[in-house]
Amino acid sequence: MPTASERARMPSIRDVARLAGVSHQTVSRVLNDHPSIRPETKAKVLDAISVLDYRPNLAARALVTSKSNMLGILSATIGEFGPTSSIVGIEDAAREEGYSVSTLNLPATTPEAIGAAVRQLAREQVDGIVVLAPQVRVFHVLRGMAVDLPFVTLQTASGSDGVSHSADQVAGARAATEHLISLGHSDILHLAGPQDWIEAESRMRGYLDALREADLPTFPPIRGDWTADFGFFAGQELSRRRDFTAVFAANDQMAIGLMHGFRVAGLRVPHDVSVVGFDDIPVAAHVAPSLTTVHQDFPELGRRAVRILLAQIRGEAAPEFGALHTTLRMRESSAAR
Amino acid sequence: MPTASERARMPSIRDVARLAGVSHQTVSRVLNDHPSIRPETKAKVLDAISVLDYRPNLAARALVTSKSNMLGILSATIGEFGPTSSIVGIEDAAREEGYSVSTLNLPATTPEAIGAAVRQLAREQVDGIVVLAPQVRVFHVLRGMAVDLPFVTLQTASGSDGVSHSADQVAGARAATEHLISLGHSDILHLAGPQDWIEAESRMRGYLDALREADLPTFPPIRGDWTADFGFFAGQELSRRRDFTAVFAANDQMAIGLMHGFRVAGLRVPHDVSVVGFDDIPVAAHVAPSLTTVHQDFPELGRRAVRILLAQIRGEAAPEFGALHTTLRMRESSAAR
DNA sequence: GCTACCGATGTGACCGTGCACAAGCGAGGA
DNA sequence: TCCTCGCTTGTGCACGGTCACATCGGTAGC
Repeated sequence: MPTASERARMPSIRDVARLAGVSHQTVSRVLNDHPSIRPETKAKVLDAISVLDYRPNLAARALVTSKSNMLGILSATIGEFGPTSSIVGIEDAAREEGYSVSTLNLPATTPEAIGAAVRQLAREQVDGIVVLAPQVRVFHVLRGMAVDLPFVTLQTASGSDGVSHSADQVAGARAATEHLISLGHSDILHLAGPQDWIEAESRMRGYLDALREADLPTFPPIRGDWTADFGFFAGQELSRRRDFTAVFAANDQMAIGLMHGFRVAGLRVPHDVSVVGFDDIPVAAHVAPSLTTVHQDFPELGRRAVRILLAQIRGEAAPEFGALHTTLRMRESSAAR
Repeated sequence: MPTASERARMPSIRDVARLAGVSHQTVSRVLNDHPSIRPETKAKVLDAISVLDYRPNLAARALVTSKSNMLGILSATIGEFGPTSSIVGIEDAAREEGYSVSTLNLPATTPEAIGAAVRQLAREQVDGIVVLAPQVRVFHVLRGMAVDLPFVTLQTASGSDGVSHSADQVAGARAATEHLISLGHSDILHLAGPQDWIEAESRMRGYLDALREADLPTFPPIRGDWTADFGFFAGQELSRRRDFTAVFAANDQMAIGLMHGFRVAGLRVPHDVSVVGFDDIPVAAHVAPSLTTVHQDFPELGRRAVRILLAQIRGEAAPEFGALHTTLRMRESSAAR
């Protein structure tokens, strides 16, 4: 049984050249699709490559070109359904373009941790970073970093100036709120996400926009932490006050916890209170009552982010995408009052 | 505004050496914690490193050592709660040991796709692979590959011969089934995972073991696909036959869908049927009725897999872990009949 | 027929690091 | 005092690619 140490050296570009009877540079040209190569020369080289089962050494290539063909994913939200789904899209799009993907998940979102994470990715020579840690403060840190690496956040994927929020999130939240209004609700609470999250802000803005437009009273939002557990406690607390008939939660987990809290407190959904969530996680359709929510295409979000990032890396103009539309999925948890 | 091209060359080991007044090799020794370096020399070098803000070029290091200090994650299950949570553990453990992580998710689990994915990771020079695509057939492909790269699957993390199933899964499934038996159920169905998934097989075995031991009848398992949607259809179908009083589902998503199916068909959980799931996803505690399930520590699973893989890479003996225990979380969905 | 140019290929240097080997130096034993 | 040994440091090369430049043969333009 051969151990790793006695394993033969991998064939190099020069081994291929020797077998094909050409220079190593010619092999390199074949590998990089250089235009001026005679077809028969190219065929000889390709033959030798397959005979030797040659595969280019990416480290050597990265060393000389100082491009790694690798993207970094900086994530603070792994485990959540949405971002995780986006990662799939990011990877697919990246691999399609010949990039590999190195993920790094943030233990905390302190400036120090973010800085350390970016430096780590820079060490790994990534060509760009997709940021899935969409706290507002991440921007400040990234902008202020000494290492200037192209980066993109998922929230900018729908265009605009690169720092602003995604219009889709606002539109989706607005649609959710308008749905509640159209059902006759006029006292609608918002269970928001954490303070400095871009998505949380966008969804809250959509909520506020819809209410203001309909001349309805707005309530100070309850700040949650995205978790079902928080929603549960919020539901129990809220059931004490009865000045509302509907709640728009900033994500499905909180919405599901919220319904649980209401249930424990004796409030029935949707009879006493309507609830709408956001994200359309796979179980949203199956909980009791099934959850009205806003569906969005997370993988596509990731794919777009990669395209924008690659354009930035290559110095091309950023691709223009139409707004990624969200769709309202009406289910049992929302009803006319 | 400086563009990427005019950005100054990064400082190299020789720049540091020049500033510190030593040879480049001495700097290299400092970086690699070589034992015989005079403290004052080391201090000089470290000074120069921080002055220049020097960071080692990992590509160059990978080239010369033919070690990338990078692990690959081969995943077919991203988006599922469990594996995704394990990825967090994998990354943490890997970074802790100075390894970075390159993830690759499988579009399909055909032998060709698996082979291509492994070759891709091999190209990227990863030192080892953590496999999160726990189909049985993946083993055959990996074993038969020409590139022999150390690999580990999450299912082997609890020890044994490297191909066998994780004992925890069996024990967890057994505990879930015994829980139902202790509640007085004697006709217990199993909603299993897909055919060639190791976890599906383990959980089914635990179920069968418990029933056989209690001398209770076993039913042919229903083969699902892990999704809540499948659980929903299964629930509707199953409600036609009334020869059972409890169902053990191989994961929480299917269990939640199943309860939905039962609800639609007029069966009440747990009054008419008890349901137990597996995984303890975050919403399991909050659905109605809250779901009795088996909790397991996914991140720890990932961490252990990394330790085993690194031992293999370094040629050390595999660390011995006690079985990772699973705990039954009893909630509302299971009750005495 | 001579020159300029272009397409196809080869030559040598270089990217930043680690390894093998050598060399200098001081201490300790014969 | 001399030799050996161990600690500390330096020198040169190798890793596997790409890039800049040189070379060579053929062809078009005058």
